[in-house]
Amino acid sequence: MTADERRASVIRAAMSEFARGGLHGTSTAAIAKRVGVSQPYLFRLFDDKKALFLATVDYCFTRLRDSFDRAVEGLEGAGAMHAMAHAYTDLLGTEPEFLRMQLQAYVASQDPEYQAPIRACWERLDEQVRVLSGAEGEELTDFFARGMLCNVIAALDLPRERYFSSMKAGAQHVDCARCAAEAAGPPGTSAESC
Amino acid sequence: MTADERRASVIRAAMSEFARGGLHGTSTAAIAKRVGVSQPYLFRLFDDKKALFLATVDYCFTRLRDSFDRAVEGLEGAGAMHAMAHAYTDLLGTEPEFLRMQLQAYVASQDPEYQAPIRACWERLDEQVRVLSGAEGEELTDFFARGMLCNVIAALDLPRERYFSSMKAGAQHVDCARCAAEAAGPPGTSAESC
DNA sequence: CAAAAGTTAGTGAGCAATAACTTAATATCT
DNA sequence: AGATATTAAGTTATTGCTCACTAACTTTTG
Repeated sequence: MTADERRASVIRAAMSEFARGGLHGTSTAAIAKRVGVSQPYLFRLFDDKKALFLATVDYCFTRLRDSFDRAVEGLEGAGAMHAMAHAYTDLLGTEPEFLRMQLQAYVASQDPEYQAPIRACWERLDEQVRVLSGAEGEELTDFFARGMLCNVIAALDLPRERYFSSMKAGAQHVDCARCAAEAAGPPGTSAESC
Repeated sequence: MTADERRASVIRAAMSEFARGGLHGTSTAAIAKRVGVSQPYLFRLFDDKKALFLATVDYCFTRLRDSFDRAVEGLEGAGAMHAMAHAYTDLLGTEPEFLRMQLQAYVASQDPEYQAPIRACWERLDEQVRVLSGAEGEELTDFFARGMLCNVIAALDLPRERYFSSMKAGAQHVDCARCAAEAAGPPGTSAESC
């Protein structure tokens, strides 16, 4: 396995661990064990723990932007915003690690040494959402706000229905077959309809 | 100083430290130093670090609920919701520690040993907001969602104006002198008008 | 004088990071 | 082609440090 391939697999393992324990609550030994490699070897692949953590944060946000890209293919304006919102809430069920990792990034950014690169990740995400959706002002605020609530729901393991499944049909997403189906039929049956 | 008074002052100091470094990124020595007491004495006042952290989380959420109580005095319904929203965003400027500490609580709750008590704090907050405002459904979701966005803004040190100051007058808070003044006059001049 | 408040000194465990060594693959030179 | 030099991938052993927590002792206060 080449060093680059190893680095990639280490980052994936690191996200699972960091998403749970955060920067200071995760040992490099735990990451090494998960990826099946000796602990000191991590320091051949990354300068130090900080570099590994930041690479993991970058990966997390990059994957997130990719998922937005895929979600809006062929859409624009309100439809695009809407598709991204669904893409994000879907992560709650499929890959909550991405949401938990984000929270870990935000708290780590309170250390001055981590702030700049992590803020840069946020700025890129913000910029991409603005470009893909064309939204601004309150609409954008609500998009990010709801996203952050998703993150907290994932961290606290709260029942998502309490804040998200109780959407009234048509109230938020007009002309959306999926929203309508979710409001009408039993929940879960139409998860892939959008 | 009595043990109870010490405990209270330790919790305040602990919040400053935990809000920055989180559960695992904060040493008991740092807390002891801030409060001006020897480090081992903390373990006479609290069983262990876990107990101290959870007491701090509890204090944080209790203070938050108190601030909601004060904000809604004499109000009800939409007016109460509105007042609580202002109370919360105001914390961004005055006491961001409370917002940062919350995020630290959420990430700590991913440890099974911490989840139950921290979730209980969230449930109490949720319940109180429902009772004080009478809101439900999307309105409640948006309230909490925007609150969580505030937390992230505090953690990342983002400019709050990007997501909150650009409220169009009357768009969100109808019949609010403060909202109108903020939209019309220079920002900051009307911060205490509500 | 007795109980409560508080201290100093110490312990064992866990951690990030270094150094030195080993194995496997790849290119180089007769 | 086959022996040899070279680079890349990976390991074991170790170190110095930080940290939560304990035990035993001292000081203050009613």
